[in-house]
Amino acid sequence: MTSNTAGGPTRRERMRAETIAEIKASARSQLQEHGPSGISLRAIARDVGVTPAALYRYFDSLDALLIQLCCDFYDELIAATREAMDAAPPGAHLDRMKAWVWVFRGWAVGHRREFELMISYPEGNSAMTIDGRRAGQAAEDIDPVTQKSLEHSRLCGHELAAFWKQTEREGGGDPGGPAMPEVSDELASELLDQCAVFIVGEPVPLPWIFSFTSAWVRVFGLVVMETFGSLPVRENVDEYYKTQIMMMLRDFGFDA
Amino acid sequence: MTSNTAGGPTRRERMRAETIAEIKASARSQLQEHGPSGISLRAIARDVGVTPAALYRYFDSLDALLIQLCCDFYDELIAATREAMDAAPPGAHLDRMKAWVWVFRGWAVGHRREFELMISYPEGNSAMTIDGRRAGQAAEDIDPVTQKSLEHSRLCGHELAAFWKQTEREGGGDPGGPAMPEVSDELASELLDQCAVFIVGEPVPLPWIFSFTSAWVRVFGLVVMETFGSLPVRENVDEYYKTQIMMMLRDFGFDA
DNA sequence: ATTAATTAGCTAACGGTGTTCACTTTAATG
DNA sequence: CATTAAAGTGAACACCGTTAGCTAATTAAT
Repeated sequence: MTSNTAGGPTRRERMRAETIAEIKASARSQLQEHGPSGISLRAIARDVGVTPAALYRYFDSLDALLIQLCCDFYDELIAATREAMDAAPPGAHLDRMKAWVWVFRGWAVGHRREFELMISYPEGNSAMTIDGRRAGQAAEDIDPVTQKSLEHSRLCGHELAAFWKQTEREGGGDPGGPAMPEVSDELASELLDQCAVFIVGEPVPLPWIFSFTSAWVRVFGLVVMETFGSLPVRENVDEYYKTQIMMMLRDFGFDA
Repeated sequence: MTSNTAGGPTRRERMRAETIAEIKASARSQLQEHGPSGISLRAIARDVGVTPAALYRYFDSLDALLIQLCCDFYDELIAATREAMDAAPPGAHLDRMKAWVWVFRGWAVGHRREFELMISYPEGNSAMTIDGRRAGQAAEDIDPVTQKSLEHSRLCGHELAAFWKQTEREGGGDPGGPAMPEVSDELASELLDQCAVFIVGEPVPLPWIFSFTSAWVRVFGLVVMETFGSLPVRENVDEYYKTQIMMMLRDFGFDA
């Protein structure tokens, strides 16, 4: 009964995809209910209506499943962010970057446990990894979660590069660019090197990169503190964020 | 054989304290080697040379042990921070706050796994807690880890209050105080309320509080990113920090 | 259409975990 | 010295992730 004469997905493939989706859904619901450490393979098996051992036909291990989940979450986050950015016109770089921050924050807060898992994954193994890839391993197979994380950062980083390109094309001199303290040559070159991963496209001048990293640190701090409940404000979080974003823009040299 | 005629610690009490120390030491070494989730009660029992069940005479559960560990770590961190602050003269508030940031960062980086456990504890249960205390519970028994965390924050918060007091006493008008964007009354009052937990002592004006929270968010972001390996710099971290601190001081209205 | 190969699923087991309960040994107290 | 409270034991319970070997079903090839 080969229903695959047209090259379409075979029946088993469809069932397989469906089962994988069921497994992930069960895992996610456990994540939301009991947190990252409350995800149990056996509970998933019970949920899906299958033997624990059967799950190993779909994922090499519980860890592999969690990693896969993280990647899915990042895809979700990236899609949401990208959509929000594209709602603004292509040339409105400031608006687009603001949209990125805003949706990032919103997604993280709206999916706390997912976010918890996502940032706890590179973390969990961070002690034995160097910038995401285990020491002495090829750059190809750095862990996929870090890859997704970078992809997410690149959304904003690319916007920065485009922003700089626009600024450079339009204005002579320094049209309100960010002011930056003096730094050593070593720090300067290291920043340029490290950020080449996030900020792709045109080469961006150091002050821009520096201000970008500062803003990135602040956004990260905000989002992590909020999701973990240690932000110094709870009722008027939106306004607090907006004010913080305003201050970052001011650091960047803009008044809007 | 009552060696307790003088009211000193009985022999059993000494043994007990010693055993508790052994248990904690074993747990900590496991934490450092295998991370927070790699701490096993049975392994501790093996290590201490005792039956797993025996450990329940010392801690109600594994969770209780971990909480106790976190508290110890906070005490360690607090002691280190306090010592560094007191190395500067009592009136040098800026230096003392810088010392706080610096030691906080140094301790976290030097004790990554401990720090991981510490911040993952309020986190782990954050979804079901509101500002550290479970909904509908007295303020007395908020979880001890959060209490310690607040105690740590208060070190710096208290310094801010003292700083403001000094500034107010000395100068007329606004002697280089922080500039702050306009905020609504609701946000203003909420900030003042929430920060009353950190910032004890004299009532501090809103712009100071606002700048303080901004700096706190940035420091938190920096430390978390560094311990988790996502800081945009790895070789020249010290200089990067110093530059960031300089920028925060500038935000505060100081040039030093 | 029949056979061969691949895949999904099962059962059973291994070694590990946190936790509890009843029991014994040990140390401190009156 | 007898009594009481604490420390420690051993066995069990209910979980967990993971592996190996087997059976049934689907796909692919002849």
